[in-house]
Amino acid sequence: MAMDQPGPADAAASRRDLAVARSLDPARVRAEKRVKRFLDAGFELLAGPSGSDFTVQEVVERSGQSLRSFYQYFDGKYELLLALFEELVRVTAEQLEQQVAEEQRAVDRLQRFVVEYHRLCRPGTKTRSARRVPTSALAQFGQQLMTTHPEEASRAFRPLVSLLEELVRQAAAEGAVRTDVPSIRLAGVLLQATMFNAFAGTISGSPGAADDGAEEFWSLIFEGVRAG
Amino acid sequence: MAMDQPGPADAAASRRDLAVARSLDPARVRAEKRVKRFLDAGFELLAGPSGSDFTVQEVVERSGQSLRSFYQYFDGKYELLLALFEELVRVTAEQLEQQVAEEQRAVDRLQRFVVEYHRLCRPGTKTRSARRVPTSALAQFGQQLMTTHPEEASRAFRPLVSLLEELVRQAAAEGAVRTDVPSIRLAGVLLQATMFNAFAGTISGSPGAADDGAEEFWSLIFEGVRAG
DNA sequence: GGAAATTGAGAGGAACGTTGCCGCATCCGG
DNA sequence: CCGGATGCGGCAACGTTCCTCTCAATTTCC
Repeated sequence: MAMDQPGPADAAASRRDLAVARSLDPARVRAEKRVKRFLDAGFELLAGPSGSDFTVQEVVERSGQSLRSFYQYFDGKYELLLALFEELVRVTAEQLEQQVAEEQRAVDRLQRFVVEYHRLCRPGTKTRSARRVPTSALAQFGQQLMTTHPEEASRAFRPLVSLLEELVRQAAAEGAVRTDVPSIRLAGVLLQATMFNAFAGTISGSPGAADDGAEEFWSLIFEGVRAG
Repeated sequence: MAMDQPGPADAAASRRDLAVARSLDPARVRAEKRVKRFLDAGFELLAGPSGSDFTVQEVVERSGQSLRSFYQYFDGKYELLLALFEELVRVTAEQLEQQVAEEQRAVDRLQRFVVEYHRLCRPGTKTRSARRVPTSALAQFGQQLMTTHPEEASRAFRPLVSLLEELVRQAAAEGAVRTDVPSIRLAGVLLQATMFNAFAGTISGSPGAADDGAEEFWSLIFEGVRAG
């Protein structure tokens, strides 16, 4: 499950790899297996009603392992949440990269990214692997992460940011996107606005459960608020 | 503690609506004073490095009162945070309403709202009353609130939403803002995007501490991402 | 087969939110 | 002026949660 990509600039050692790397080669398989069981249990609990407020005891019980093992592989609950966050960002970026590749024009790829990621960030969506994605629960942890440890947050978001920035760059080269703002800034604003847009309905108090409003959101982002 | 509002529209019964009960019981004055001391202590602690992770003990000590009194006026730490959140939204809405009134055209009022609220939501800003506003700390609680208690969150945000929705309506009547999206939805998206835009820099990993990027953000929101 | 590492089970400590108890002060009707 | 009621500070205690530690059993490796 943990695959290393020997890509050029992406040599960021993820938390999961670090946890696994605590054991050496022969025992590495067992260690990976145990770490995976903790991560799976964490994802299941994140999908629950309590969000990220689960107990380490729950993780331990659900993983069928012991507290002793947990603290051997993770420095604490924070490290587990960080590993879950990185893992989720990583698989989300992979999924989006595949979906985006279906589009021909750069603008369409950009729109596809925003729409699909918007849907992922709405609570109650499932991935293609039928595993429920607790994006909204992890968004809360992500926000906490951004305020308390900005550098780690930036590092965790890198896969998504890199992908989106490349899409923005291509769309700009196609002449479809404004170029008076650096593409990295554009990517940051887009990602943030998309990720937290699920809260817009809650803020305004309107349910709007009929459609998810992904296309409407894209229209607002792409064409702006100004009257046509 | 919970009073119903017989008023027409603006009578949102806030958690701290003990105010203006001036000529009533003298005991009420004392109670108000004590509540205010707890709230002030809470605001000071929110401005600290720990954010909303402060201890009720700290609140009690800083307010110079007792634990016994705290639990007489608040059902728990959650209720205190909720009261702080509502209070902050209330005074922010009042402040923005005054600033917005300085502009003549409806579009300028809308821009002024977005730019000023954007600045408020950046960490490290101060209000005109020289009291530090822990908006970023409370944004985290606000997000948690939106996921766990959407109705209470919606109610707490009402002052800001009502003001912004009115500004959008006026700008739409002026023909400056698109009308194919209900103004309440537009207000929700605008408020959310503005409030969390401070995280865009953290996500993209770019410091960007030179300017706060409020005008750039407004440009992106107003004119969109599409190439001119 | 035996040494060494790893794991499971549980005890327990520290921090925090919350409640209960006691004693004192202040208020209030008679 | 007074006696109960309420408010309030100080303090200890309880439950929960995160985390550390010990000890024995098991597995792995040579």
